[in-house]
Amino acid sequence: MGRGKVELKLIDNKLRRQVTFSKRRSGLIKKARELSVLCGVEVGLVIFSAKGRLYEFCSGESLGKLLERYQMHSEEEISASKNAGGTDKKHNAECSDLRAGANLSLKMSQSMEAQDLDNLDVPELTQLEKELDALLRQTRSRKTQLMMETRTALIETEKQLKEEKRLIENEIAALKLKEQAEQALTCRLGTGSAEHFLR
Amino acid sequence: MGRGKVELKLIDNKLRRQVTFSKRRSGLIKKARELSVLCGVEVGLVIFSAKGRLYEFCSGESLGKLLERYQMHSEEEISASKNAGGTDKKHNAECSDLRAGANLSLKMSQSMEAQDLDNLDVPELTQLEKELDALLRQTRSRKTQLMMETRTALIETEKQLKEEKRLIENEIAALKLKEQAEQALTCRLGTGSAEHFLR
DNA sequence: AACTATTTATAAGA
DNA sequence: TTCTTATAAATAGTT
Repeated sequence: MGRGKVELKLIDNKLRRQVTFSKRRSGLIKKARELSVLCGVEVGLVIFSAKGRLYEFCSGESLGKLLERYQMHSEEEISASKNAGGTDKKHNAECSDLRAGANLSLKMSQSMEAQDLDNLDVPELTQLEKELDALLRQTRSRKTQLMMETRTALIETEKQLKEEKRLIENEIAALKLKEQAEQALTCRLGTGSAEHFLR
Repeated sequence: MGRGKVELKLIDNKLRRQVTFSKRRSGLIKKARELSVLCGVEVGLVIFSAKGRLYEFCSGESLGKLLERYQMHSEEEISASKNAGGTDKKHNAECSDLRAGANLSLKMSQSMEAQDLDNLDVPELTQLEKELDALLRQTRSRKTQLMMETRTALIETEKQLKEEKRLIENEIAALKLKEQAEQALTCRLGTGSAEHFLR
């Protein structure tokens, strides 16, 4: 892309190389950002110039985190190079059902994505960051609360179930005892009048 | 580059997003390779697809090595970071036009507060938590980028101001010299004409 | 997976 | 460096 076609080899002229580096570096970072935004994927990019200067891009909050993820992924690959791809259909189905109901509130956050961010300046971004952080905390707090409530309810349910189970077990035990008693009776009767029954 | 211009936001249509991901991913990797070859620099690139699949490129022998180098570099950076905080009038002026649109998104986050959370269940809260987290990361990333850009602009402004200051100082120095010369002249003329008067 | 109409990136020049 | 411009390259929408 330019006045002439370029060969894929090291640019000899030092000045030209420096200029090309500067241009293509920013182009590459731009495209990395575009890919991450357009496709909602995580992208990490590091570039070391000839003089050792570092240039980086990261779609998430830090390259460090991304690199940790990379490490983990690499380690998994080693062991999982013998796996049949079994997707959890059941779980996916469950999730998509729930998503429909959640859409109302989720749309709010979704419709607020990246393109809007480009129109904000630093103070506004700082403000938004603060609000999102607060909202995130609230969300987590609410989630915890709900889970606690659910937990309490579950514990109660569990207690009741255990009680029911105990009762049922008692009944079963009683039935078994009764059965044994009957069998014993039948046996004894049998010695005398089994022939009577089989007739 | 294509039949239509593309907005910098998550592509809604899942299929289109997948296709775009595939095309741009290979494009990005190609450009990363070109940059490393043409300019003789080290480039590392990692991409995690939405489904967690990893795509990578590395100019050297392994990303691992590059990442080690990155870690080292990061540690150095920590000591060498201190920022001047100034407001960029020009940039703010440019942005204020866009702010109308920005308010929309700020209001969205504000209007989405606590009471809505009470209507969500745990899976929904978990999903919302994830999205808010992602949006918060994006916000922070964008903020960092903007601050970097602003910093560049500030350095330029600072340079210009220093140049102006230098010119003004020169002028002042010139004026002072001129004044001194005039005073000296007045003095000498004075001694001459005083004698004339006293005669 | 191919095909273009367009947009985007950028090499060279100023 | 920065801007401009001609041209190469990438790619969005289409088939």
